[in-house]
Amino acid sequence: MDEIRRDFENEDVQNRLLDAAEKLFCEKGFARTSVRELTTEAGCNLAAINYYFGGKEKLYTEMFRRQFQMMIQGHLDTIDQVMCEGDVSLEKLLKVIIEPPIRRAVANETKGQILKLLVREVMDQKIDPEYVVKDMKEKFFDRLGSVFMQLVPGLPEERIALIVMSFDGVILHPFLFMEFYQKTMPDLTIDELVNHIVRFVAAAIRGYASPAEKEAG
Amino acid sequence: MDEIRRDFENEDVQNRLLDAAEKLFCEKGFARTSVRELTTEAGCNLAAINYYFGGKEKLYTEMFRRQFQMMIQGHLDTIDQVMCEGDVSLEKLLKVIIEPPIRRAVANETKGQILKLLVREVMDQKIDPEYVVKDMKEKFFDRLGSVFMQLVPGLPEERIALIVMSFDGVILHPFLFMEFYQKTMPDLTIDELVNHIVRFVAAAIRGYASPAEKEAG
DNA sequence: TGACGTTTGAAACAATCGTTTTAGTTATTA
DNA sequence: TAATAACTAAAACGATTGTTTCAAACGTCA
Repeated sequence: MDEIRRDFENEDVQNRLLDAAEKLFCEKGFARTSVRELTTEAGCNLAAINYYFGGKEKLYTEMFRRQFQMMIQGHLDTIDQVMCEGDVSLEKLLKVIIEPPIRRAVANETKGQILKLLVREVMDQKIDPEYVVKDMKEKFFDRLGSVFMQLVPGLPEERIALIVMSFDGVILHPFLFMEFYQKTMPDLTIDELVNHIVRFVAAAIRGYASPAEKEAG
Repeated sequence: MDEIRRDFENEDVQNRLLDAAEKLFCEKGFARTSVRELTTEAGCNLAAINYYFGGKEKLYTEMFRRQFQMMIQGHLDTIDQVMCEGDVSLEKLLKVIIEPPIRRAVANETKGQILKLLVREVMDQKIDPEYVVKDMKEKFFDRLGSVFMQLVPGLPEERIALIVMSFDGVILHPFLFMEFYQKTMPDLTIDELVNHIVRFVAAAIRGYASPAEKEAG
């Protein structure tokens, strides 16, 4: 009676609800999205969310968990793929990491909004932060840091974590402020944006490896 | 009867409501903060918000407008002050811009949460985006860009706006993910964080000015 | 077919939301 | 002091929220 169904036989309704959750929660956030909107978007009955997931919050958690894992796994695959190739460089790695999601974001696909979802989650903390922190750090950031060190000899190991953080900040920015970019730089192309980020981050990391003396002082 | 009071004689209740709004909206966002929480925090009656501001959203708008202008003006003052001194450098400018707000954020003061409020606003867009975009760009970002060009000769002018954006991304990151920083790097000091950001951004900007040929490729 | 477990539909639930109303209190001014 | 405006207090309002209920419909296997 009070057991949540988990048969995965007729996943149609469940998947449609997960899709609707991804779309609406990304766009408007958790609080401003009602279960009536979700079920309407999914084309199912109002009670379906409670029937299949046990509540609005459980649906959110399930959706977030999936998207989050998918994002991390996608990045790990990208890194592995690039590192296996012969002509690997820092610039090339940065480019393949940031370009696909940026293109998706500009195309306004749902997948491009996942980073917004992540930021919302960090702010609102509906899910156990330990879970998000642990996976994000141990799986992705640590891997990225070791690759940076591999590609750019001379990086101070004790600062690697901070470097990865700042890199994350740079790539996160256009996702959060996409409208701002488009309004203040209407002629900006995706290539220009991608090239800028690559150049900016690469310069920062390489500058870190070969510390320059202060000028103009 | 239906006119909103704007006497500014007894500003006690109004200011207490604005303070409560700043605190609670920053912490929990607009939707998850109720007028009952706000009036309790402010120590006034439930109807006071509608009486003085005309509604919950008007209170939010008024609070945001004030905080936003205060933040921009503070940054402009900081820039002007630094640029007037004799031994001005890019590193010094970066340091004085980012250090005070970071210290406030670590101390968990309300003022340190304003950037979170800004990000929330960009996501939810309760206020006319034109207003935020216009002031942010014309008053602050343009000034910052011109100062960067002044301090670092050789910066490509057509990329200045993007450089400022990426700089914003780097400094925004620790504010959004402060808990993440503290959990994954518990021994990190504020000085180390500030020095890292200065070094990272300075390297990025200087590297932009003197384009390096790609290595390892 | 008949019975049973699963899924759906529509209505109703209690709780909370922002806002309004109304009466009462305080302050101000003539 | 009387009258008017400014403010506060408490209750109630209508709307919306997430959730629950329960009967009808569906699918499956005897």
